[in-house]
Amino acid sequence: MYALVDCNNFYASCERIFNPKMEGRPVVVLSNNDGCVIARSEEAKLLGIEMGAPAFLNEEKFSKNNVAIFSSNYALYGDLSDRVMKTLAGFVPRLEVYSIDEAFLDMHNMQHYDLEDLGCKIRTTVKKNIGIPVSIGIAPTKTLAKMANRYAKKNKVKCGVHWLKNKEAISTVLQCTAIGDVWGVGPQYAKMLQRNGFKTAYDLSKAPDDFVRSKMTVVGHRLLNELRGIPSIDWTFEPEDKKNICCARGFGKLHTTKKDVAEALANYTANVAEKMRKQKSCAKRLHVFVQTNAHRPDDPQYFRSITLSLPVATNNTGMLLKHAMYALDMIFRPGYNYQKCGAIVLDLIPETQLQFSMFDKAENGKSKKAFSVLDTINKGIGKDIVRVARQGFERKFKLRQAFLSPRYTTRIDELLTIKI
DNA sequence: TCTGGGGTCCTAGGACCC
DNA sequence: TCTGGGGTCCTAGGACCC
Repeated sequence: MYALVDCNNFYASCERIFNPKMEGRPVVVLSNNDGCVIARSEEAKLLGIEMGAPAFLNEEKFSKNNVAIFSSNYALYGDLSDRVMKTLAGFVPRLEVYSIDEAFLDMHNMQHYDLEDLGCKIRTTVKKNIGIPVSIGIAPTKTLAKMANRYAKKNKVKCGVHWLKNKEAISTVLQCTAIGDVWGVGPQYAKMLQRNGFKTAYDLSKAPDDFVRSKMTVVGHRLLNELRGIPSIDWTFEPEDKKNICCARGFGKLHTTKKDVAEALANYTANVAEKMRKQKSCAKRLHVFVQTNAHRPDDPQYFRSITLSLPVATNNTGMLLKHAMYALDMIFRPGYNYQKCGAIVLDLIPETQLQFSMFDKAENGKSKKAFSVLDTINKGIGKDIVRVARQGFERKFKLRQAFLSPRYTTRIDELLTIKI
């Protein structure tokens, strides 16, 4: 048995913990640059505020309904997520942290428990210890656990826990899950399946194997087995090293000059370099892109990207900056309003597997040490005070974050103060 | 008219997830 | 004025090799 524990409206719930006045009030959390709605409390959902809705198109709805608005505060959400995961880990021998707000719990060999009771206990403990409400789905496969979880949320079942205990329970949930709401069925597959007469997860579970295999590849076939109760998706108990690392962001305002785009790109590149050093990897390739704002139809549009193969796999900021700037030289064209750029490092390999060609100097030990010191300092201060020159100091590309809450749990100077 | 048969590696693109 | 960011996996097709 697998249990999927999922935090309800996670980012909105995080903001609410430190603002008890928000209880009962609609809460939304916005994406970077305060662009889109990426989390909504139940009250906000009832107002018809859609996931991904542009904030500026909803201003009236926000003000009319006294909606509490927050910029995303990942330092806060990350820390609260860790606390939730630690609490969950106390209940089961093993768990897989699937995303910032979800974990699969290994419920095999737990026959001596009534799993529904156990679920309720988990839920109350997380609520009491951290203040985050969770829903729990329990089933013989990960996909069915996801589905049970969704069912628990949608139908507000007792204690937010739903256990697919037997064939009948599985069949019921399969029948009332629309095809597009199945984990692993996205918009494209949903359309294709509907065209072929499949309406519910139940229909899909009865589909011929070769049909699914040919239309949805081996991934779809795994899904089919999962729906039939045969576990086909492996556990990933230890988070694996990333194979790619990306840093790409829209600018707070449009840029026209290469200098401004270069400054942003330099910072994003430094960011991926630091993340690579953290997992002790080096990149074999670097991908850089620039683009204009596709939502401005009157602006001339431009998108271009380039992938460079690095002469030696590296995680050295200076080396990567050199190549990133070269890449920008190749793809930048003047005369456009640039809205976004990004740096992605690809084909990451462990530092220990570095291969040097006959003519390369080994990665200079001094520079390696310097960057490790830089990483430590920046981590301690909490922002990248120490930079290499190319990153600039103007930071014209910085994000808009008009509604940012304090980092209550990770910064001593942003602790909650209580007046008594 | 007929134009080998395997294999590997790489890349781009498409699907999905949160 | 303002429309997120960060990932994974799979497949088809081309280049290349023997």
